[in-house]
Amino acid sequence: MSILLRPTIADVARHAGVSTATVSRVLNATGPVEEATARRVRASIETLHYIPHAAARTLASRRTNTLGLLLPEIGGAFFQPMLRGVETAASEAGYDLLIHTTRNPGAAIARRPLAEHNTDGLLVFTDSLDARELTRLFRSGFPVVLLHQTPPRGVQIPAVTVENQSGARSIVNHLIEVHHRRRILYLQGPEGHEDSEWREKGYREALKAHAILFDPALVRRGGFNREEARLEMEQLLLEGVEFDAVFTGDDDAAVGVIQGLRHAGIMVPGAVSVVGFDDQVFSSTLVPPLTTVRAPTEEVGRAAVRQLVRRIRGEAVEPRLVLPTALVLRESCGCKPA
Amino acid sequence: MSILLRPTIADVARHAGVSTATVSRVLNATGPVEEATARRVRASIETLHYIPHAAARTLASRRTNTLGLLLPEIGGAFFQPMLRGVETAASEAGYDLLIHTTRNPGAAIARRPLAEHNTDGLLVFTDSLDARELTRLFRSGFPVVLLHQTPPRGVQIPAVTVENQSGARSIVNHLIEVHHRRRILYLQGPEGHEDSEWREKGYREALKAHAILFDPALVRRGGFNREEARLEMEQLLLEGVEFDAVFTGDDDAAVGVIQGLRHAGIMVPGAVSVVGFDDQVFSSTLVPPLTTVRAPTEEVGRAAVRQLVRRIRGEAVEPRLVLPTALVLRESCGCKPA
DNA sequence: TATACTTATGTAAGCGCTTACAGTAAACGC
DNA sequence: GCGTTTACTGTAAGCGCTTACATAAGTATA
Repeated sequence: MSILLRPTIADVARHAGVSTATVSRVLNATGPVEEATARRVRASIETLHYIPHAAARTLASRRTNTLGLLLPEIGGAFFQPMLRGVETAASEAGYDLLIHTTRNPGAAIARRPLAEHNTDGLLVFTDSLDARELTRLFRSGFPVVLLHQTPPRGVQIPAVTVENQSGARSIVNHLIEVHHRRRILYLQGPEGHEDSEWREKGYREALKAHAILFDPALVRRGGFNREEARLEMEQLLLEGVEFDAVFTGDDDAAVGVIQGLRHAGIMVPGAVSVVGFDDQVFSSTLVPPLTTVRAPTEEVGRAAVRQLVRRIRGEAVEPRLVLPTALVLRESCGCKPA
Repeated sequence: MSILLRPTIADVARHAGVSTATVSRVLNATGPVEEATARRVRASIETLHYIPHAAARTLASRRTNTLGLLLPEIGGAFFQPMLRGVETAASEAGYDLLIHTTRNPGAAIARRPLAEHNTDGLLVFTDSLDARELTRLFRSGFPVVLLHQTPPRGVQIPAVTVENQSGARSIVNHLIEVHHRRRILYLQGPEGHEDSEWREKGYREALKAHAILFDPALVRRGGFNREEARLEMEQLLLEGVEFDAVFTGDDDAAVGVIQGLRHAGIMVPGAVSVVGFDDQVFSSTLVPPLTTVRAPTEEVGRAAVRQLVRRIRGEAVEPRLVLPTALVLRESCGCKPA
């Protein structure tokens, strides 16, 4: 055990010949202190190597200075840029970052306290918390911001997401208009994944706009996941479903699709165009380079933190922030290299 | 502001008709409580929706139940599996996880308190903290575990890393013995990156074992980074340096190297073998599939947490844990698909 | 000069827990 | 039957801060 007897604010006060209140004031700039006094206090802090005790501060001030990030899991190419955005923004705003996955069996319930007491606010990523829990949090007035998720009915929790629908629409439009594809497969994300649903809407809109009949046989589940997508492709090929393009739902799935197709000897994009969504870091280096929709994932993380911080401060926040996406044309759709 | 008047332990005690001490005892199983009493207390907790206040607990018990993770940055394919390992293990051990990057200018100094007071122990990843700071931490007796880094001289901080040297040696051996490569380039990681130095040692050993003279012109900096590696390849090609294989130091750099080579019309692995290190998630899907050394990154994260927790508990820990790596043969070295 | 601020500082009451310590009653040993 | 444990519970003293409130001295206002 490391029972380190660290100096307390009282030690600093004594050393500087002032009261603890004054030390606290120079520490937090929370009241007037004569410059000479402040200097003396700062010097004492320095020489004693004093570091304020976070918990004591929290207890007394009722602020934790910590933000919680709730995720279903740590995985997916998605995760990294988002976390980077969150971490940067949190740090800039002077908050610590507590991370928690909710799929952690066992720990999940026991560690509920992440909310409410350990943090000043919560960032909740897609599907980390069920509607009941979200409702409870909302009712309690605890600051929460949702990422890539719409709150349940009647629950006014601010959300940050990206333009899924229009992004999907424009990439499918591209497939139809430029590459004359007509039988376009859509690979859905995991069951109930909200991004996937919006993307599917965009997909349908694009078809409709070009008078292509929606064929339910062309919508399958790819799980936003390399492996699952590859298996699904093999299954499709086995079933003899005909298609001339695949909108894979996300870039991870695109990797699996391209693998599956290549394995079956089908040329991409010669015979089948393949396009994704997100523009993840590896997408430009795939063979062929992947045409996709760029999603500002890191910015989502930043924006969510900004919203949460404003929410914590009691300032007004956008009920819903939808960040723009952009079509990124590369070669997997059939476009030629520049 | 959300001034939520949450129930305190006193409320629970009153409601259950016991003292706060008894409530605390059933909460922490820290003393004998009659089963009937305990049941009553648990019922009160339930009906009042009582959640213990973490900071108050910390202040009183002098334990934060939180582990800190210090990183230079959130990036690199490396990061994700490691974080997953850390998060899982921390959660399993009943600890929260506080994340901090140290390259965050400005915030860095102000938020020093991450150590010592906010956490029970610190996980420090390569180059997040300088030797002075590490020494200070060590002297103070604060529990720290290093990841992929050797502590400064005289500082006995336990470390967890992987078999860099033998992994590198075996993959270079493979290049020499199986594919008869003789002029093998080594791309170093970032300046002062310890993993890179060990890998270089392994590289040299393999050369020596096969009586190949070490040529300093064949060691260049690739930065463990896609872009930097690609640029370096272009530079090398421009300089006309001759080589028949590249050991890229890590898989990320391999991507850049393959790109650079392909761009110059050089066949991989026909003309030049390319091999990496780490076996990151994308490595098997590169074209050609990358031969590399598998590093148990997630396990490093787990192991580090386990060490740290034991350190916190005052139990004995391994001064240095070196996890095994394994050669993964795919096609980029010249091997044929199975 | 009296009045009212303003500025700088101190005093002390908590914040919500944990945990020695003490107390009581029942069980035990001989 | 009496001293000892043992099992359970309560009392209360902090843990290290923040922050109303009080105080004192200087400054401006009338």
